[in-house]
Amino acid sequence: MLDINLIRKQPDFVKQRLATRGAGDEAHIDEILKLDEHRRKALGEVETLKALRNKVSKEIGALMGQKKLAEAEAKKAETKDLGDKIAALDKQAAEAEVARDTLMLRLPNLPHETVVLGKTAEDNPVIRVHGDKPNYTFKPKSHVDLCESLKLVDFARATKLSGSGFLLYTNWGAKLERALIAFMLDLHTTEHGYTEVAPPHMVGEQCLVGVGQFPKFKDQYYGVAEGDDAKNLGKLYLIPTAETPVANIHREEILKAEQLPVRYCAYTPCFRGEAGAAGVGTRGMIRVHQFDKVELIKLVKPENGYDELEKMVANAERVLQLMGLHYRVICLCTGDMGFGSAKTYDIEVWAPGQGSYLEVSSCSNCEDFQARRMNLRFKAEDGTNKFPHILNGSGTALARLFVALVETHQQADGSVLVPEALRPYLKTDRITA
RNA sequence: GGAGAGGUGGCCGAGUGGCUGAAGGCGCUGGUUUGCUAAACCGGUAUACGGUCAAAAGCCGUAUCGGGGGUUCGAAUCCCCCCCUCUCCGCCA
Repeated sequence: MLDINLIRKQPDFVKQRLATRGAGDEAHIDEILKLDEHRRKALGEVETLKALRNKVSKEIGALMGQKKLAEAEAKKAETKDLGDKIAALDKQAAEAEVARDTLMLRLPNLPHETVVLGKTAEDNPVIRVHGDKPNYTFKPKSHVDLCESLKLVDFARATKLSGSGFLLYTNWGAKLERALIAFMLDLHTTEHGYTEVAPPHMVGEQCLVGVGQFPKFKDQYYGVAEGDDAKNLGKLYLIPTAETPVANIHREEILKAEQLPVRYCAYTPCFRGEAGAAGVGTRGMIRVHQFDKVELIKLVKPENGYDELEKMVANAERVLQLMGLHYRVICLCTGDMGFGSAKTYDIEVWAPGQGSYLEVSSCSNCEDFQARRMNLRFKAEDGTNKFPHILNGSGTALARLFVALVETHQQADGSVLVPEALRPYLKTDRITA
């Protein structure tokens, strides 16, 4: 969440930055300030009363020690009604604080000053393009056709198992999925300096609040019931991305300055409700309820946040380069950015069968927005506790990478050529029916 | 899931209603001593919030002994609920 001190000191600046997102969140600032004012007023009063009570209580204790019981009783009478006043003011302060924080938790992060002002995806500038759209001597097929002819994915039976939006990888399809995961994890751990972790696939609500998915977007995630006990529904949630557990690993900790930067990478499946997904069609792989992803997470000192973001994007790009894919990097404009992000690069890979670019990675610097929510700090060289910048990026998302790969490397005879870098993992240079 | 034990500061560990923000030890840190190291001795060593201040320091106040609620003038200490850890049993990949 945002720093309440910043809101107090520079409300107009905060309003102006929030307004660039175009969601009207700046309208809540005045109410937050009002609630904050209430809270501080009540706090000041109640703390004065508590100080008085503490003082008198000590005096009573001293009198009791000296066996001056009558005097002690007199003092007790003096403070009898203090308790009620304190309780009432405590309640006021607590209610104001809860109301203030409820609003604060729903405020998105402020866009970084280098982010282009804009409203929709139309306004996102292309930062760079890698390679060219490949040419074919034949009409390139869609991944749906390739997956059926090569028996990589059994769409119909996946639907039988779990409904639309789920995939059943079969034979070479399953092997390709696994090979891509292993290839990416190895690349990031051996060449890019990340430490591999394998987190839980279900997390408690606090993790989702920590990264900013809750409370605002609560309806988009799958809750889990334990056994047939409906009371437990929502106690745990299926992770929408590995970011959720991994960014929270050091929640409520104070790291040593020399521990930073922390770099983690993790493979997990990702579960998303994706309202309206059915419209995409039952057999595609582009928008599904469960997909695999290798995620990159960094905790870094604030002064390094944006250098580290550039490096993270380059790390994700390396995957696509080694897979021989054409892609472009765009920078999301203020109106198109995610809730917690201050700056986001998306990487879009070209899918010839679709004739369009597919988003396979989104790399963001959330600055201290998430760290505040999870109370994750580090002890800086000057001895004070500071919030680190938290970055997350896909390195990369699987189902769409799979699509781009088979569509790009398909051959006239219907087979798919395996990129050099993937052959040691897949143990073949060509996928055939 | 059942039975028992336990959760106190960076760590260990005292503490069953008042002078305990919390003994003692360890660690860390400043200093003295010292040929170097070690040891010894002296001092310092939590966080958040609110106030004061131009700001920082400082100072004042409040809160914090797993979390929440209660009793009381006053709670680490008494009562209730919850969470977590450990040991044993059961179940299980």
